[in-house]
Amino acid sequence: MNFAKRAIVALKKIPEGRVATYGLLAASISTPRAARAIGLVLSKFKADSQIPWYRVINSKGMISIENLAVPKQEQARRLQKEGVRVEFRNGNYWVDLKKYLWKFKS
DNA sequence: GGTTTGACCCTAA
DNA sequence: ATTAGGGCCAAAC
Repeated sequence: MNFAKRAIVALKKIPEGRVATYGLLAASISTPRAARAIGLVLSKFKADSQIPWYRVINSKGMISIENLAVPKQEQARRLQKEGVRVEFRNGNYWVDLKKYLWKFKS
């Protein structure tokens, strides 16, 4: 299975109402330093995909999206819809990792 | 098959 | 506490 497919399998393991970071998701598929490559995979999804692409944020708890096809506002909305509290601050959306971060099984 | 490009992340100052 | 700089990896050219 190639990298992108493994990433998608891991993505589906993030439960509703929780988030993961790019780095931890990469680590969970045995490539701990491939955080940027995860972003590359996610960039291919459309907003209405079945895969929960929106449950991934950066290590600081910020929604990290510049893509024009899917505005960050849309990601914030999707998260809020399933119970994640999202705060708007300094032009960006923030999530409290202490509360919502999902830790993958070792 | 070398080079460039990011929805990243850690370190040092 | 904040931030610039550099390293990393997989895809797309």
